[in-house]
Amino acid sequence: MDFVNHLSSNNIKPSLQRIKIFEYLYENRDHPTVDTIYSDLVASMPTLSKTTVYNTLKLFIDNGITATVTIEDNEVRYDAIMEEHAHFKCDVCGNVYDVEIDASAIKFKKMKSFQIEKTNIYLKGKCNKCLINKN
Amino acid sequence: MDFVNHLSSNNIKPSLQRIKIFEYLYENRDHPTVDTIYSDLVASMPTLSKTTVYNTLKLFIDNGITATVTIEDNEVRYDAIMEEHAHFKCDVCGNVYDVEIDASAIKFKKMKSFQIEKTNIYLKGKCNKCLINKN
DNA sequence: TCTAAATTTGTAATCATTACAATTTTATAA
DNA sequence: TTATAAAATTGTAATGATTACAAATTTAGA
Repeated sequence: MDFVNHLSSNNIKPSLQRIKIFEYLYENRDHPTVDTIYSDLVASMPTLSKTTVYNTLKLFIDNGITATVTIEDNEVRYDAIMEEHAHFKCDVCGNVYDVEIDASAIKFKKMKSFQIEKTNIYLKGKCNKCLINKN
Repeated sequence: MDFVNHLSSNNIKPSLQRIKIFEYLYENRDHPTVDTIYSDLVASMPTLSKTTVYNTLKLFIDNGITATVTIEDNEVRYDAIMEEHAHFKCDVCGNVYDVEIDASAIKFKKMKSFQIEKTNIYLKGKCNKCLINKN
């Protein structure tokens, strides 16, 4: 993945901060929060500001290369994978997993006259690891 | 719908505030926010506190008679309809509609070992009215 | 190099939610 | 009925995430 080109081709000028933030999102696919992104990146970029993280993520979202994941009411997570997929959060370990899905197969009743532009599917339960480890 | 009995049978002592808040939720199926609930109810209950609305909704959720609808990152809405359904938000008029769905028909790949306990489906797009009214 | 525009940064403001203690109401027993 | 304890409600203050905004820095072009 050529991050510089990916940003440029989506009308985002590839500054160092933007490259690093996108790279982080793309490589850490655990749907991090703003705090996590900031905490992890500030180690290698001491002057980084949390405001920049907020600004940059908003820019990414407006330009369609990042999406929010709001599987819990009280935390917004971010995701650089734009291919259609659902999210599963384990209520034991708290991890958020990507789930492959064919959303076009979903049958919505009485919705013929509505124009669906975006579908978000959030699942909760227990993941494989936590089911095995339970006492 | 016998609200008093509904609360009682779910281990919630039916105080006036609780009855009124649940009644409001049940009859106003537009998935109101805390502010809307409070603003509308305080007219007929002048001593109502917003803290009570928060406390009561949390109590309802803990006892399984209310669910949150977080179709937008920045607003939590509430819903007293617990039967399985999806939510559709029109990005023109902002209304949130209930959508019938058979979630059991969704095929999740590579999820055999995960135990799904809850499914939330959020749709966005343009509703019938706004499609007709567009200039 | 100079200048303007864009980007980043830090601080202050905002707003939803929660914590908490005081007050009020309800339930129970004497 | 009255006294007492428990539960519920309330108002205020605290918290924490996000946004607004202006200053500082960096970048790009002449």
